[in-house]
Amino acid sequence: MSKNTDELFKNVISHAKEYGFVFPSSEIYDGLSAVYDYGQNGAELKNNIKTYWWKSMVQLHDNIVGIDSAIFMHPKIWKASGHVDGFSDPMIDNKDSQKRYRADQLIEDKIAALDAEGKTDEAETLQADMDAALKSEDLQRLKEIIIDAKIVCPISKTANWTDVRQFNLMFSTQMGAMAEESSEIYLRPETAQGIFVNFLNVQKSGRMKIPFGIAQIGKAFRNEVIARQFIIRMREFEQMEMQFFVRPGTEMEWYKYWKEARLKWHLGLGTSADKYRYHDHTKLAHYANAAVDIEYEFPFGFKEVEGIHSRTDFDLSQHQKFSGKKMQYFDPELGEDGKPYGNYIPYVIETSIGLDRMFLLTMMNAYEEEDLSTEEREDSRVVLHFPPALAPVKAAIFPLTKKDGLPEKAREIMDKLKFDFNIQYEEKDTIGKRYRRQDAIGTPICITVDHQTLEDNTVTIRHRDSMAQERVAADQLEKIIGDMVSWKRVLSPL
RNA sequence: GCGGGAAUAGCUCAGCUGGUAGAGCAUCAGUUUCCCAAACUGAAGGCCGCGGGUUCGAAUCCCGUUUCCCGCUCCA
Repeated sequence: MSKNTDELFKNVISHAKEYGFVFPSSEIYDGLSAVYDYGQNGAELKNNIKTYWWKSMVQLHDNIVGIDSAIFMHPKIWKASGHVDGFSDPMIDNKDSQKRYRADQLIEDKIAALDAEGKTDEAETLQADMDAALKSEDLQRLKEIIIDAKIVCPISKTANWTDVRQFNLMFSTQMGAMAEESSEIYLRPETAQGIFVNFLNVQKSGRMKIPFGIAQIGKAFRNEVIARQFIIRMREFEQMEMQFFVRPGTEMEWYKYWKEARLKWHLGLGTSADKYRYHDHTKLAHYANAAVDIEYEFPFGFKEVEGIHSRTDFDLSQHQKFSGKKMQYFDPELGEDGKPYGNYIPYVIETSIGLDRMFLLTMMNAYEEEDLSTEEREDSRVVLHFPPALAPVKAAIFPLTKKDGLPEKAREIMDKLKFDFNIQYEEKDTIGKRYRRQDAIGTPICITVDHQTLEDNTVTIRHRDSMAQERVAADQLEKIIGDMVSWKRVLSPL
């Protein structure tokens, strides 16, 4: 990482805190690792990003609907999805080679080696010891077995091991009134399953016809081993996901469609296209037959912001298997042979975007330290060039001075606008300072009320990006701001 | 998880070989200002991340711990 980009990232983090976008969680208690809170401006920005996504999905597609499913779900769902078994391995690290292994895998290898040497008795004892330890989930015992069996790291050839730790990506908690063995429930590690288990509810109650999509925005939780890089990887994060259900065999054309549509959504915010790239997965997850990431170039390199996955019928099939309920759809449309397609389990194309990463992307992309120095004096400003529709504050209203009835006039104008737009009123400090303060939180325009306003009811609009000013009739403000921040402006090219 | 670095006012940081905690900007009150971070006066703001140790005395030295950053690692 070069010094400049490193610096830039740090400056954005400082700026985010100083101007009320993002705070470390529980800061007065020293913080909580990889958990962050959104402040007064951050909450507005985040909501606006959500709105842009929601409208582009649900409002613009008459075959996509949105739901809001619970964070708590039946524990069996995570068995069906593969999250329980796939992420509860006992892991151990070698301190010398700094490599991590599955503890049971290491012992299995040793057993195989012993067998190969003809020491079948030792192998059997070891196997029995390991099985007992795994069954009782005795991690300390597992380590002892590794030490006693003189198992060494294949790379460093040493037995300098850490303790065995259970890695489980899911947070668990207790729910009171359930049967003994089911009382442990998980905080969802992804929002997708809430959509799959409601597939039939939505399809039937909404009379949805394939192809159709279900969208959802919500929190998900992952107990990451290491969570770092500010809000790039957090333990509690928010996803915006859409599962698109299609007829089997058509999934690749829809995959292609969403791959393009999603990048278009990103570029719709005016971000330069060379900051983005696709990254095709060569190693596919067990459920997918195609997967691509949309990556954005952060100061520390390209990072995944959104994933588009062709999930086949894996999830619905699994839920059919585990729940015993038929997850099929009857397709009455006629195929080439003149017969209806009939019953089948739909295939799924998923688009899944990390809202927090999208938030950081928007901040990084908007942030500029602008040099305004002239020959007479040095000057600079920090400005956030948000697309107006995303800006936390849409306009600020300033009386030029605190006297002569200007504050009253400014308030009067604000009272007309505040129902439709998030407007700030400020009368403290010189006009220049107030402009710069609004630049720092990305307010697209500032409206100044001066003495002339009292005479002819015109005001000055000062634009954030160009710093240029223009004089307009106060009556025009509602329309001017409305046009500027309108969703139509960003959504219609999609 | 391993290794390296850091933590002092809201922000950016200074504080040397231990000796009473500082600056700039920001904040608040006022005076003066009438369109781009103006000036002046005043005020507030700190368990020097936290805990222990060494010392007559610790922001400073030592140990532990928490949090953050970087590299590796991990990442359905």
